[in-house]
Amino acid sequence: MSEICEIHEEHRELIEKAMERMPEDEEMLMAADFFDALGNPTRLKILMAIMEVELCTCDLSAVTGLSTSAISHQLRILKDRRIVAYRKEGRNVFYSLDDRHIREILRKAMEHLSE
Amino acid sequence: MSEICEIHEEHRELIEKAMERMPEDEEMLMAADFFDALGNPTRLKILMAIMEVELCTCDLSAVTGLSTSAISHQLRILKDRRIVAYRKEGRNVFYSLDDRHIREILRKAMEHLSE
DNA sequence: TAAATAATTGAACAATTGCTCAATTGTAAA
DNA sequence: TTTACAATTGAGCAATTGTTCAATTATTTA
Repeated sequence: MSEICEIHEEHRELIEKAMERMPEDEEMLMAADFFDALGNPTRLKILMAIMEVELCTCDLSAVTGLSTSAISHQLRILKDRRIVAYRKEGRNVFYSLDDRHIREILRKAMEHLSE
Repeated sequence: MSEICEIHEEHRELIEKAMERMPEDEEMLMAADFFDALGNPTRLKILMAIMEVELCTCDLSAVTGLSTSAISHQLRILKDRRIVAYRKEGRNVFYSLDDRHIREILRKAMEHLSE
């Protein structure tokens, strides 16, 4: 916590600059929350499935092999964070990626991992 | 689970194409694991702190306000996933981002959130 | 209108997470 | 050597998570 190593003093300037560059705490929490939403196999599968085409809850249940209830719970997390957009049509609800940033981040991550 | 909605039949082709496009399960798990590692306030703070400069465990403790033990536990998670690289110097261990992809993904996410 | 279907919701519960604390390891200085 | 310091580790624990199950809501069809 408030431990201070000996080189800390000589690092003080480095540390202060690092702290200045750091985003505000609130922005940081939002970013962590965003990554956390992507950091679950079920939610990531949902996102990859709707990379190119919108799908309904039931379709996503079929793709992932989980109950519509489980999918719906996870979709809510993605909806709340504006990672997916939805569109109602009769009794179905179709989900798609909310914006191009999401697609780019997903692509970059897959690219990163396949090296 | 094996519920099948009525439109499922007419969606079968759409679903099959989505499933073909989907990465293998193992790759998916790795990606979720990667995002999960970024999806924690402490770990994200560590990463943002070493965006431009390498810092030691103790420096990171000072930057985040957490104990060196807590930081070390989180660093292990980041090390295991090759998100950070480390370099020993005397009794200090200096951490830095492991490769440019990480920096790009972090930047893109912050860019995405500040809209 | 009643019945059927898609989706959502809340409770419950096991599994996982992130921290603290105490002990340990490794390196450097006295 | 012995002492001090930086870092790591493992146990333990409260808090959080991801699923299932049952009940509910909303919409369409008979």
